[in-house]
Amino acid sequence: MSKSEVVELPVLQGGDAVPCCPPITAGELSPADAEKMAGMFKALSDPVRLRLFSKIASHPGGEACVCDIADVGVSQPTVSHHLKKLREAGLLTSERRGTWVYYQVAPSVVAAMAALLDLRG
Amino acid sequence: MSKSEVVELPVLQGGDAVPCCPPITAGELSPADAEKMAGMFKALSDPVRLRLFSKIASHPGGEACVCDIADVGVSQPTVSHHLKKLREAGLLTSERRGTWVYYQVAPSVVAAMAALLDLRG
DNA sequence: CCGGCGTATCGACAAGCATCGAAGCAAGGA
DNA sequence: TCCTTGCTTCGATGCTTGTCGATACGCCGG
Repeated sequence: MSKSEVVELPVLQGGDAVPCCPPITAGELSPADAEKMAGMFKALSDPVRLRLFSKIASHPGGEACVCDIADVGVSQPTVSHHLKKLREAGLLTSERRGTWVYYQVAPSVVAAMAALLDLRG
Repeated sequence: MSKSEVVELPVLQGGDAVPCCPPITAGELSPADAEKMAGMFKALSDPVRLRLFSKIASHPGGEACVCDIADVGVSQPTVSHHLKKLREAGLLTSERRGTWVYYQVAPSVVAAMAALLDLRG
């Protein structure tokens, strides 16, 4: 939580931020790296979480209040549960501003996934 | 299962093969697209499956016999079970050649994920 | 044709997970 | 100070899934 001003989509910024693992095609994954990657993928392996993540990532400013994205067909506690999972997986960050809680896409995340997939251009 | 000749790493080939969904940042995911994407991620959300996938993707020729990758710390039926899951998710294809069964990375898969993550360069 | 080897399927079990309603906590307005 | 609104946590429940041993299937050599 070092930046609070998000000008554009935070996704794909960050450039060299690769906090995870070597490319998946570079050789056998170590059990430890496999565990970390699996955690990331598992967080995205639920349709509801994916829709929440997508809503936040595509929201103006790259952030959204819970009340803006809560309409995904499940109860509000369930939404909160999924957001917590995404936060614990390092995919989102959250910040309380007055009455509302805003969630942002963690900047380095998608870049890390890109590195995983060996997309060096 | 239409191709049997794999010359190089199938990963990242295919170019324009995008059989899945719009980029995750392009707007809200439809429930149907979210379901499809979640299926892909779910298949990669297990450490054992990730290691199997990595072993195949990094194997010379982009394919591997089950016997070459089966050493991931679980029993042989479990390996078979995971390979089936990856195949059902469309991430791998399999082919029997004599006694052995060879698994290959489905060419379009990683390109599709790249598109998802909006990595158009 | 038969025995051995490589894989796949089956059935069972334990652990994990998505979901809900109810209750709790935080912030702001009357 | 109370009440309302936004969000999180709690406890329970039913479904999914990772794992195994046992078994079945497919292919080849003798």
